[in-house]
Amino acid sequence: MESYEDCIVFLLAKAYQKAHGNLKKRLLPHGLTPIQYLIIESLREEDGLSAGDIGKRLVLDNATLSGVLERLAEREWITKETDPNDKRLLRVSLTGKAKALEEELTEERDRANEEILRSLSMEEKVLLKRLLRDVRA
Amino acid sequence: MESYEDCIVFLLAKAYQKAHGNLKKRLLPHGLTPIQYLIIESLREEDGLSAGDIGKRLVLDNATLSGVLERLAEREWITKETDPNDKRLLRVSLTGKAKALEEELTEERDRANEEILRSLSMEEKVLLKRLLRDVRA
DNA sequence: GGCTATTGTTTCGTATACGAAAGGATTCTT
DNA sequence: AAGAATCCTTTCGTATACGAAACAATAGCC
Repeated sequence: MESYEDCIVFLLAKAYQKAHGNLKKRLLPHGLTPIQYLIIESLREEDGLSAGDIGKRLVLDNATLSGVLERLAEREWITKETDPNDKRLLRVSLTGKAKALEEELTEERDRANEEILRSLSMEEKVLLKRLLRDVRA
Repeated sequence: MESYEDCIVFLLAKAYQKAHGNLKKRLLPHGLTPIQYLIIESLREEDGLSAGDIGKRLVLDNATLSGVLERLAEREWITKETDPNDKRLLRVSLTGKAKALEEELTEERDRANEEILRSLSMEEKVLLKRLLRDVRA
């Protein structure tokens, strides 16, 4: 490999940077960041997840998650409460505000996906997703 | 799209996370982060670049760059000096310490690339890189 | 029951990221 | 040559990211 420009870490970083920036701009008017949106999505699939559960699903560090959940709760997208049966667990639930915006947020996500991959054919889109899942740590 | 797991932003984030983590671990013993390494690489291609030049090449925000350059200078990987002909410009150059480690760093990068893409065929590797370059903001 | 190991979460320190504002220096314009 | 527009860099505020340490609570073991 001659240059850093062929380095997969660099290519992934820059592709991610573009994609993240696109979604970020779309979510900004709603007052959410991409990560915050992802957490809301995961709770949409299963409400009442614990902080650790969310971290596992989204592959997010617990330390990172702690701060994001705090900000989400501050702005009343979620509620945090201790599980009565196991006081170590933090149960996270969506507020009405979050549920009300579900469809709009999903639309923004889908539009972001389209735009980011607009120069790829249908086959290439599917292929890229598969290849990305095959990337190993 | 049913779930966030198919969202290209999420897939790119997670693939980048894995790749970045791999390179990060490899560079740690040398006392460098992936971004710091990339800056050294770009200076290896052309010493004496200005801060802005580096930012353009690596597509890094100037605000981000400023701090990274500060840390690199602190640890004596680079020197920063004002261009005498245009005092707005910050000329950045590699120190002997950085030049001495060039080969070792390149090896770490190449090994990281191999490991990250080890489950892909030669054709898939080439294809993934092309598709990543086609991602649009 | 009490001690210990384990689990779940937060806190802390450091490093990207990036928009916006601020500051210094140069170039353009008239 | 003075003022305006522009260019380059840093600073500030906020948001990830993550290893490690600190903490709380539970579970297991004797």
